[in-house]
Amino acid sequence: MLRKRRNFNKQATEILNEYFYSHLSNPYPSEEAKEELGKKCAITVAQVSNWFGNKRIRYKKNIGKFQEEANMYAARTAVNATNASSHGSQANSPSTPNSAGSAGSFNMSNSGDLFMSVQSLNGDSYQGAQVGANVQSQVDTLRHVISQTGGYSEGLTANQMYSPQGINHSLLRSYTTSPSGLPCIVPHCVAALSNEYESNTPPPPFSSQANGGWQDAPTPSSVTSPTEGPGSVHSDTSN
DNA sequence: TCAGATGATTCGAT
DNA sequence: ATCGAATCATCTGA
Repeated sequence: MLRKRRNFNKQATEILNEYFYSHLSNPYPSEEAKEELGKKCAITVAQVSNWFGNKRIRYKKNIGKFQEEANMYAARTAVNATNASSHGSQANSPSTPNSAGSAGSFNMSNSGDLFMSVQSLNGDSYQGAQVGANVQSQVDTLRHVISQTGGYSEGLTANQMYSPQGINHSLLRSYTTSPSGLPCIVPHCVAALSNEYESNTPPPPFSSQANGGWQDAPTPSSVTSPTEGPGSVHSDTSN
C-alpha cells in the first residue's frame, strides 16, 4: 500500500505531546480521550492511536532523546496549572533548551524510566471533583519534571519500573528536599509539589501490572487543552 | 543525497 | 481488540 504519510501540524503535535507528557504515568488515552484529541488535532482516532503507540515505544527506547521535550511540555503544563491554581506572577517560560541538558545530566541512561519509580505517591487520585483530577495531573507532571531535572536520580535509577513495590516515601523526600541546587526550571512548582507530598501520605498498596513500565493509573482522562483546538486547526502547509 | 524524524503498517503476544 | 515491537515509507533539514 502506498503509505502516503503527512506530518501532523505543529499544533497537533503540541496537543498530543502535552497530553502524553501530562499523562506519562499512563499514556493510554481512552476512546473518549482519543476522540477528543482527534478533534483537537484534526486527525482520526486511529491516527491518535498510532501516534501514541509510536510515542510510547520511541520514548521508552530513547528517553534521553526526549528529556528536553518532556521537560518542556511538563514544565509548560506545570506552570500553566500552577498559574491557574493560585499564583499569577510571571508567566515567563524558561525557553531555554539547555535546562536539563547543560545541568550536568549528561548520562544517557536508557535502561528504564527513572521517573517511573515514583508514580503512585497519592494513590487517591480520585478526589471526586475535576479539581482533584487537575491537581493529580500537575502533581504527576511536576514529579516528572523533578525527576528529570534532578540529575541525581542515579540513586534509584535501578529498574524500579519493574519493581513498583519498592517505592519509598523517603525517596520522594530526597527528591523534593534536594539540598543540591538542582537547576529546576520550576522552583515554586517544586515547592508546591513538596507541599502536596507532605499533605498527602496515603498508603500505596497498589499492585501494578508489569506492563513494561507504564502501569494503569486511575487517572480520569481529562484532556488538557491549553492551546486552542476546534476550528483553528489547519492542515499543514502545502507539501 | 543522506541521515534523522515521523506516521503507517505488519506481526506476535496478551 | 489492543499494545509493544519491528519495519517500512515518507518527510524534512543539512
